[in-house]
Amino acid sequence: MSDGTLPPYDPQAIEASRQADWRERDAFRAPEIAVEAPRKYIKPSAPFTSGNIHIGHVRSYSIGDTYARFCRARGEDVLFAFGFDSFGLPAELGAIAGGVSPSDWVARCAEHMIGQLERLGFSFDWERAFMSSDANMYRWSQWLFLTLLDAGLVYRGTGTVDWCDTCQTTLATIQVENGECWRCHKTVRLIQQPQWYLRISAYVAENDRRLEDLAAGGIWDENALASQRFVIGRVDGLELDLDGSDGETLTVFTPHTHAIGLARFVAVSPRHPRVEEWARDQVWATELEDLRSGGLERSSREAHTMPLVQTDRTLASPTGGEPLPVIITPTVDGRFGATAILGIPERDRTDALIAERLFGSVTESATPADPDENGAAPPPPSGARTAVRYRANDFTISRQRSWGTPIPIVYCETCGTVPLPKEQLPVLLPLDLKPTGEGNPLAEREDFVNTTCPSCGGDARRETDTLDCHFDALWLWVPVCVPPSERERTLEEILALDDLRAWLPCERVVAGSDSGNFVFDQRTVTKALRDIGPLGFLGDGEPFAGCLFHEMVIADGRKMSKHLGNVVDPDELVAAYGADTVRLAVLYAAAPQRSLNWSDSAVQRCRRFLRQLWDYSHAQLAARENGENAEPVSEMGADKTEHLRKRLEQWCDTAVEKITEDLVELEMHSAVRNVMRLFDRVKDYEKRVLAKRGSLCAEDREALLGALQLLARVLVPFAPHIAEQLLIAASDGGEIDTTWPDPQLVSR
RNA sequence: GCGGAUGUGGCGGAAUUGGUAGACGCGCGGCGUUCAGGUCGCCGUGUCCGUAAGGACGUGGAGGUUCGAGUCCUCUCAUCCGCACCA
Repeated sequence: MSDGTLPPYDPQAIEASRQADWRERDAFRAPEIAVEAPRKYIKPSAPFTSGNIHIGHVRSYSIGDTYARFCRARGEDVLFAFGFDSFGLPAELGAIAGGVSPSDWVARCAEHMIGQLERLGFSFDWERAFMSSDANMYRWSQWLFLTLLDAGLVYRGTGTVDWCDTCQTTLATIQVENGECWRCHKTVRLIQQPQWYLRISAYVAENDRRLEDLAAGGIWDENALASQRFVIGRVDGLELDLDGSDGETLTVFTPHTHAIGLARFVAVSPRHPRVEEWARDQVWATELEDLRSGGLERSSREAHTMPLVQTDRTLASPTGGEPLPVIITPTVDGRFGATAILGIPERDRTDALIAERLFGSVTESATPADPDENGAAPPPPSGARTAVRYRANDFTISRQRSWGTPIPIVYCETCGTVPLPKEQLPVLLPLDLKPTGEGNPLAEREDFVNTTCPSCGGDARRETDTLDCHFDALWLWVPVCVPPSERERTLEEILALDDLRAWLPCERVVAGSDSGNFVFDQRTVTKALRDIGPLGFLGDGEPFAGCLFHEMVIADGRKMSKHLGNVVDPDELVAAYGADTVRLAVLYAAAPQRSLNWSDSAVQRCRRFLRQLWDYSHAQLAARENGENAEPVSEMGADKTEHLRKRLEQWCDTAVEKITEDLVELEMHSAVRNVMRLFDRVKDYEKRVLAKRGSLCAEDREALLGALQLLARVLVPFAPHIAEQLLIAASDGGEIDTTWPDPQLVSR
């Protein structure tokens, strides 16, 4: 600077130096819980080990990181940790393509992705980082499986899957292309398969009920709440008991409370508990079997092709009309869950289509006139009571794949299905699996499959299905609360640690708006573990006090995809502009709750902003150093610029106030705009002073530098590298102040 | 088919939640500065009519509520995203 030239803005150098400093200071380690302090556990989503961080991740973690840094600056203890959801089909496919084992594949991917995330400067506590495919982690899935099995919340059922006879393997939907196997292109058929299910239905009603409290808490955003409502799928209506032709009664439901007289049939879910006994010794039992094994192919989702079984049963009409025939159809499940409903063709399009198939064209019903026409709704029949149904259904958690958490079950010839005792966990997954796409590599491993029965000690075979990644996600947010040094303990010990009580419930989840199912499942399991005991300290069973669901990054109004050639590569952006610019741009470009339509102009704008701030700040510092306009105002006659300095102060106050508000609400785009606006105001202030007086007096300059310093402080959460570097430049070698300015105190 | 969103200039997007639509920026045009590497400053920029002052029309479309609607209601059109062995 002594030669008169100012340092140019070099993001690559600045960011490398700041990141080295953070590493050295271990700056983002979650603090010990020994000291009583306000605490926040901020949970980012655990990405799949795809091999590359995409721009959507950058958006998600930029929002979370900005919030985490803001909270730390306000003096709160923050737990912001990261891990990979590393089991799953894509890892198997990646391993096949690369000729390596899935464990090598995910390790390679994770290493690269961590490098990308570090380069972006996210303030994760890396010591707490995890991979869900580490035995030390997936033992949680196994423990949870046994715990829920014991509580009756995991059960055995049957499901249908796509099967390729040639490859002797189960196929995922994405592996079926036009009804053909992705690998051998032979026709695929649906088969029935025993499956493990998670009984989420046990907690649907409570999850629904608690939404009110979550909404009242004010830190669940509307998007997240709406997605919970959607997942739960609450339907309000009436239920009533109808007498059957065999003398037994059946409880049926309908949301059309004023049209009960228009019912023409009763539709029952194939999963309804009564269906099993009805089908015994019935001619239509095989039809039902076909319906069940037929599964729900995409082509038969529509009501007019959906499988339908006509039973020999009828139920008395609730209003004394013709008896109602009983049919079994899976169209019930998607609308009302595993229940029985009144079929009312005149109120429901699906029912109308079913009626057409049952009775031919629907003729004018002889039942009373449409109640809406004469205004007076007919009273519901006696015995009818208000009732609720939920669309959320139990879901399968087992997969016929090798790259997943082994299910801790053995099959013994004498004892049958035997859950392993928890002391025998974990059941280790062989790491040298080499999937080919044929068969099931895990089932073919004799060293894995053959075991002894924990009950009788005789020969037994292990379950070779693994758990779906969804199941891992149920608990992934728990062990992160515990420091790595404690992670080796038994789960019972870990669950008893104060760390869990200190960090839970998690203050905020920041995740994509497609995470509704995950969050719902996590809320369900938390309630289960509350009732079972380990999470009993979470009285309301809510794992997350707050939740922000952001929308995705799109381009040209469409989802990014290689196929469309509209993919934005974060690495290229970071190389060209630096991490600060990229982070600022994704925050600035749109409100988190809105989809971000990518355009170059946001990056351009942010780059210019940062560079101008850098140049301007250094020019002002140099001016002070060179003693320009160092005269105090007292020696210059009347103070003609006092009102401008006052106004600058006012602007600073307003800016801090607004930015603080924005950050509390996670309105990052608005916060960035307000930061930028403050810079405009600082420049405007200088311009006005110069217009008034022709030069800055000492007080003017100090006010300006003070404002710039404040600007750098509030910029830290958004663009941490450059902001800290600016503070360092202004500090003259002293400590830098990165605490959050108190909106009340700025001007005093 | 079912479900969820979104429609504002050439473009990205604002609008204190019912009160002057188009903030801020990109792009474009003009002037100046600098002249090589995506410089900086100032001015202009919704559409149409007009030399101008000025006027008319304008938030996908059609109705409605209101003193007043981008915002609330009804219908409609278009686009996007999901639909459970992808995570």
